Amino acid sequence: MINTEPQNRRERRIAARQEQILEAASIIFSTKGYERATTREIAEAADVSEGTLYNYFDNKIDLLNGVARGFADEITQKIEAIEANNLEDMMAQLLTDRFRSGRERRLFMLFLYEARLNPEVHRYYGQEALQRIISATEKRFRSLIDAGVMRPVDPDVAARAISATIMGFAALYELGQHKAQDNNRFSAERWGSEVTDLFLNGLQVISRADGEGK
Amino acid sequence: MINTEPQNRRERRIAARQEQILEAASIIFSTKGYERATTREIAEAADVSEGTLYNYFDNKIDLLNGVARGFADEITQKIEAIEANNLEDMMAQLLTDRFRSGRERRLFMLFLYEARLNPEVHRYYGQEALQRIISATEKRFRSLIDAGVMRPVDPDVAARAISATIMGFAALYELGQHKAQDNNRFSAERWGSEVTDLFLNGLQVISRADGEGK
Amino acid sequence: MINTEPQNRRERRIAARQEQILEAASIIFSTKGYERATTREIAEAADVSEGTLYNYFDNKIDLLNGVARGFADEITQKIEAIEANNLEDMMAQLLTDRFRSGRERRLFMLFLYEARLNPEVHRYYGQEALQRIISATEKRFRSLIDAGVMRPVDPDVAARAISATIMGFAALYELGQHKAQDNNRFSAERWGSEVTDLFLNGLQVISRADGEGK
Amino acid sequence: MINTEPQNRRERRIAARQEQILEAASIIFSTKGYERATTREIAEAADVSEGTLYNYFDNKIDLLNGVARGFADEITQKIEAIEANNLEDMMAQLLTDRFRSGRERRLFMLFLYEARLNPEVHRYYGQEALQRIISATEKRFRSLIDAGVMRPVDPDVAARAISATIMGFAALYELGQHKAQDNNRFSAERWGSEVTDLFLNGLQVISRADGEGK
DNA sequence: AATGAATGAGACTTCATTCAT
DNA sequence: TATGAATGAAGTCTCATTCAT
Repeated sequence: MINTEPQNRRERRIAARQEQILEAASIIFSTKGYERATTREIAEAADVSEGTLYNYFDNKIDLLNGVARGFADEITQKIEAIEANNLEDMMAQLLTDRFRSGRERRLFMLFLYEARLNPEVHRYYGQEALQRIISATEKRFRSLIDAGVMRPVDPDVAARAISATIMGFAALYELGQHKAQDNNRFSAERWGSEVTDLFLNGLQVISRADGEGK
Repeated sequence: MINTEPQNRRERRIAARQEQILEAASIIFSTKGYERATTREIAEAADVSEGTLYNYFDNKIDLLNGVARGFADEITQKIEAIEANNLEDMMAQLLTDRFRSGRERRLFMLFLYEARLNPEVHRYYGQEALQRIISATEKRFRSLIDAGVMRPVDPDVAARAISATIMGFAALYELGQHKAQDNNRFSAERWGSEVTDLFLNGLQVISRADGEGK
Repeated sequence: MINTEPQNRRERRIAARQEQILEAASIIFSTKGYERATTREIAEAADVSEGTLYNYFDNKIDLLNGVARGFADEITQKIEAIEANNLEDMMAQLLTDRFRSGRERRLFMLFLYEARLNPEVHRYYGQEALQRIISATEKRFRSLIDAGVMRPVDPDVAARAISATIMGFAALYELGQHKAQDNNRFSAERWGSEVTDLFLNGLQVISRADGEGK
Repeated sequence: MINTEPQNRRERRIAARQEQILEAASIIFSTKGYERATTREIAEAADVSEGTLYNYFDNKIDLLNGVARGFADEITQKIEAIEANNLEDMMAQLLTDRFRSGRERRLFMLFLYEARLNPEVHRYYGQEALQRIISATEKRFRSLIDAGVMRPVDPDVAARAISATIMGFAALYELGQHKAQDNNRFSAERWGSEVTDLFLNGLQVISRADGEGK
């Protein structure tokens, strides 16, 4: 019998149970938000009793922190895994990927919103997780600037701008979902390419080099 | 004796009272979010009894809708009032204004977040208030495109991109506020001009090598 | 100018206003019951302000007492006005009249129910008004017994039995109203005659005189 | 080991708890009526917290429906259990039983009154519980008619008349209770036999002159 | 005398958390 | 370790009554 990471069977079972609860919490929180989600429905979704929840997590906010941790890990990993050496491909992947999963969109919003209201989420998500996401983006930008394919803007500002836009769109996108009539206006691909174009080429007419600036 | 708008003293007092309640609600909601705000503290902030709240608004969500209405009015008015006929100035004002007021930033987040979770807010804010804000922006863009100073991008997409970015930044900004040490990194002016540059000139280096850098 | 009862114009106006409020209260109370009726809707139905209600009545229960007083007056008067010297006619009138007006049926129920819960209503309605109604009925019975057309039962018991039956039927009738399909089963006339028959002739077969009793 | 009904200890405890809550609710509702009863006092009477109430019943009205169900069960069972093959005995038992328990009398009134005002109670009590009680009575009457000891009146009308009378008396009786001086006038037994006589023999003197008077 | 805005006690209900089994 | 019944604090909302205008 091979024990890879979690030493014995018991610890593996515990880890699995925790994962199962976090998965359920992630679904419920992303759907209903933190305040409106109840521990009862999280327990039901995880197929455990409410009491069991409290064997694995101290309280409701600890559950949210657990979800935040997993979410941040997943996003950073995805961003770091993007393989693209021209700017256009990278942007397209960065944006389109973010728009694709409904749960991801909603979790983005959730944490952004909750981080301001909840000190624990703020400490964990606002200062740590988000930092890692922005840093991962920044690193990609820096290498593209070094490669000469991206304008030498402040890569930190650019990374934040991209992140902010993604998060803002996540919200707009969710709202648009409700309108059935013009679904195509809101496809992840369409938004991805349109916004990529904006970010790559800016709003100004190309012939601006002749000095209409400020 | 001519009574122009609020006919008599009583009606004036009632209008003032409604305003006073909305102002209090706006502060509390923007600070604590919808669910965490209690009618008790809104009443206290408005210096009236809880019962009085319900003489002016049907229920808690109606209070939020009242705030949303005022918010949308104010923003659209501000956007329409921007006087600028070059793109850069307009963008700078549009963005900087939005980053300036903490309450405005937080309300942007609040409505965006709540609109997905609460059907009533969605109906009112997501489909009416937000629409007006985006339309006002779109109209500005369209005239700039007609004037030939802005690339002929889809003005609806651009307006949404700007709005999304503003909302995303509103969130990032609020999180940054907590870090006292590098306050200057997050001044409305700095963000305004950096993001303006990004939006105007894009990230790409190509075909713009003739020196438009800042 | 003739001043009959309420001496001057002012007193007449006051009496009229009181009547108008009582009429409204009677409608609302009979429809919704005491607890579920609100002073606001009574005021609206009377077309006066809530404040005015309290200029004419001390409080909500005083309104109910006022309605009870008028109701008892009206019923006793009606019972005393019945002209019939055979038992069958009298019973038919007594019962059918009581079943005819929806408001009267509901007020019967209302006072019966409230009298137990509310000391004031109990004192006024349960001990005084109801007493008058029963006495009026009793007096009619006594004269019929004296005339030899009615069995010499205890007229008090008989009067109470009739009153009880009327009140019970009032309730059953109201419930039946909701069923549209067999409306005719519940017409005042049908009930009146069926119950008259029961009360006049009893349930036992006529040939019981030959001793199947206990 | 055979577990017949309430399988294990836990389930037995839960059933007992539900019963304990219903018993408390029955007392409070019958004493104060539905609107005046508060969930707080029901909880106190049941010796549980208010929260626990809501683990067993959805809301206040569900609590009343629970009481109604038990009430209807009990009454129908009692009526069906009456052993009497002559009309007089049966009537005497039917009436006297109904007059005996104060709580039963008050619940009769309560449901009759509430059924008109509350759609949920109407649906449950007015159309189901009451129906069962009347049907049980009707069935008894029908068999007595078949046996030839009861006049062939419409058994449905007779059952309703009896039920109505019982309910009406329940109300009168309760009012009378307050008068301490002539308690004996209102004993269940006295009313039972007097009203039995009325119902059996009717009020009319005719064609019965052959001496059945009591 | 009439008005109706203001009040605040109190009602019902929810839900995170605990703890005996 | 898992369960879920019990808890009770806290939230939203209603409504009889008062009182300045």
